[in-house]
Amino acid sequence: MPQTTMRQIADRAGVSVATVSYVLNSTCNVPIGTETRARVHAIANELGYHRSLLGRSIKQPLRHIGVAVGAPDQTEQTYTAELFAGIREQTLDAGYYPVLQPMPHQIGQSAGADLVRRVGEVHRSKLIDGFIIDKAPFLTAPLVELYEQGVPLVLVNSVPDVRTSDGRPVPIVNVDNRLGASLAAHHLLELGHRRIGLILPDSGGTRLEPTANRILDVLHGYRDAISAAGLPRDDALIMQGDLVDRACTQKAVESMMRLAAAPTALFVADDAMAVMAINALRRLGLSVPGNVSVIGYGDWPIVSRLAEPPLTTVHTPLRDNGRLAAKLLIDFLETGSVNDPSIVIEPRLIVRASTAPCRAATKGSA
Amino acid sequence: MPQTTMRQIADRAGVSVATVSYVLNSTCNVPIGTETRARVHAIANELGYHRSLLGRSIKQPLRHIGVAVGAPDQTEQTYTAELFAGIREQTLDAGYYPVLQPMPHQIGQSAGADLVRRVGEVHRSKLIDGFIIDKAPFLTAPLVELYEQGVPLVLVNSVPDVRTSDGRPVPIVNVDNRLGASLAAHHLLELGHRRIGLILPDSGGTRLEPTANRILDVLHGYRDAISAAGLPRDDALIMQGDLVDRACTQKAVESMMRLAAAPTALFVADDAMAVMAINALRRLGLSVPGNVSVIGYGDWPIVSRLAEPPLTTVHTPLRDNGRLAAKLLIDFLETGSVNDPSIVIEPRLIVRASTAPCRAATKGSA
DNA sequence: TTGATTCACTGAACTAGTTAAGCTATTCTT
DNA sequence: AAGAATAGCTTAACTAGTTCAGTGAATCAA
Repeated sequence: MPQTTMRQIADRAGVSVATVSYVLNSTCNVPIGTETRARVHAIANELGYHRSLLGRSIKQPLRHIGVAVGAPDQTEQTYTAELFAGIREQTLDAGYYPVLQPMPHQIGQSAGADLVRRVGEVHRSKLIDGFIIDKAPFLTAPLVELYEQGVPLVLVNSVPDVRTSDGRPVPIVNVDNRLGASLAAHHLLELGHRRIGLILPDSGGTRLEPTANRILDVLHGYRDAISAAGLPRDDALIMQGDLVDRACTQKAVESMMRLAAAPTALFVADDAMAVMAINALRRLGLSVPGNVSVIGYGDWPIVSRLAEPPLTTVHTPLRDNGRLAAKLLIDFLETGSVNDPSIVIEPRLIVRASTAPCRAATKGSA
Repeated sequence: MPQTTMRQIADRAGVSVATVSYVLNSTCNVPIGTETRARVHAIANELGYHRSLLGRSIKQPLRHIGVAVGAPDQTEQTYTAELFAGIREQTLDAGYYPVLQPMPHQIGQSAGADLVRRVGEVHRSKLIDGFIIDKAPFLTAPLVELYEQGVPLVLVNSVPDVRTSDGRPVPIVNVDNRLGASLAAHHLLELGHRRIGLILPDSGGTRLEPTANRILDVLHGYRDAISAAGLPRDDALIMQGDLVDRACTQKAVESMMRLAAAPTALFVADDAMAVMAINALRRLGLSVPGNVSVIGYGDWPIVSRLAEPPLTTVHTPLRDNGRLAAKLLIDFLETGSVNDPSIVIEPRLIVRASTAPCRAATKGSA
């Protein structure tokens, strides 16, 4: 394929490359004669000219945005898709192009170092202007270092507050999981439930920092709601399941329902685990929401379609999350700074059919 | 951040840029003195030099591979993740870097045109050397045109056989869904089932060509197995569900079980829909696999964890799919051609707990 | 001692588009 | 008609690393 260059057009038209560049960019402050303009356009069309991004990037930014996301386990996939959809909308509208780099940066520190190296490399090479980095575990320190060195980046769903060594805040967009958990618990309390079990996803040894933070936030949100309702704290009602191993979630549900004061409602802090919990309850001969109400977390689209009954859950607006992160980054790229670099996104309660008023409460009041 | 260049190193070391390049690339055929070599290395370390990809790409290819995938509905996400995991392994091992471009190219023709334009642009600009394009609907023609113009690309899970205008085959890696469907049906036949319902995912109006092909392949594979077993063809046992709308799948299951000769087993050609089908059967008071066996298709990881009972299904080795596509592309990039440009991947039966011997058959034989 | 060979390195072309500065004519002002 | 302004275009520097051809000096063979 004969790659057409401006030089070829210039030669044919009998003008300089600069003139061709001015014509094709319709730069107004340099006047070019109507006739020359037409001739250049005609020849460009004839030769099927397409501008080279690489050439343009000598003087101008490429307007590419790197998006680093991890896809370690299955729950993350629908998470990533939603987040990226938001980023896509915002960037394309602003004339930027999002490039996804699915780095397994959540698996360990060595892979994380790969990501940091790669981010530095493509930025120095001017291949990518700025970065959106999702759930950066163990990486806050090296990423802040990059930020201090002038690499524009926005963190997503990482630690709550990140600052440079001289105290400037690093742009970040987080979902308020504490609020989300509190919404879930509050919904169950409003339905009259008084013993509400909490099943958290595993945050075991190798798991990543931001996920652990999310789990802690959920725990705190749950406790906020419980204590706001004037109920005593009961740690027997808090257990950990596992995102991957169904037997683990099942065991957690079974042992919780075996308690003398068994819960009448379960808050399972991940939709996929919530479905496993519903299955486990069914095996125990308990109906949902007849005997036990179940509320999930995340509103993962695929899961809500597979749940029986349809799952009441907490929607985390990941699309907004992506959109705002992209907006923050583009503002930074265009103006060199951002007004409000720390954005918190509020989850919403989605009531479907897996929660119902507490029977015990109805009986008690009757 | 003061971006260090070879010029700076050269100036400090009192040598030319060429010498620095030779030293840092340890090019063997050009001899450089031990002392100069050491000095250049020392200065490079001191200044914290990192090679610019953009500079290098003047003479050398960037070794970037573009991966175009769509993520329109939820089923696709785990599909994409598996595929990309395979591509990642293969490309990184070979020193190439995969860049994901999640284009919504499966939504319509205009978005598809965007993808084709983008592919041409980044290839002309030498930003990306070659492309892996997944399920290119409506796009075969323009993509083949690009291939003829010298853009290295490999298609994945598209139409069975693609050729250029002069008859050369375009590299392609497809999963043999006809075989996969036949495996599923054969498994049920071996368990003694004689009336096997087939529920296909919707291929409605706006759906894409390759998906429609997949559905047809599944249909043919099912019929292959049925007729090989000497059973009559019964189109009442074939229905369409919907990947998104659970009510639709439920209706299909209900009306099928209402037949005078109701099936004793269902082959539901998508795991997510298979879970919906199990829920629908349970609502009808039928147990799985006690009354009705259910086999899925795809072996989507998230779904197999949520199914109750664990789903017997057909595993489509998407990781291999990605790996082989990447291998094909890299071979093409390095040698300029490939030996066997058309690869077919064979699915495997995964037996879990949602299928069991046919009771009717046992009764009949007793 | 001459000629060839090798060592160690340099110069310059290459890629491809952007843009500030400069240079002719021509037109306009007074 | 001199001087200024302006339209219309060109020149050249910019980016940054790769690589071929070439050059000067030292080494070695005859």
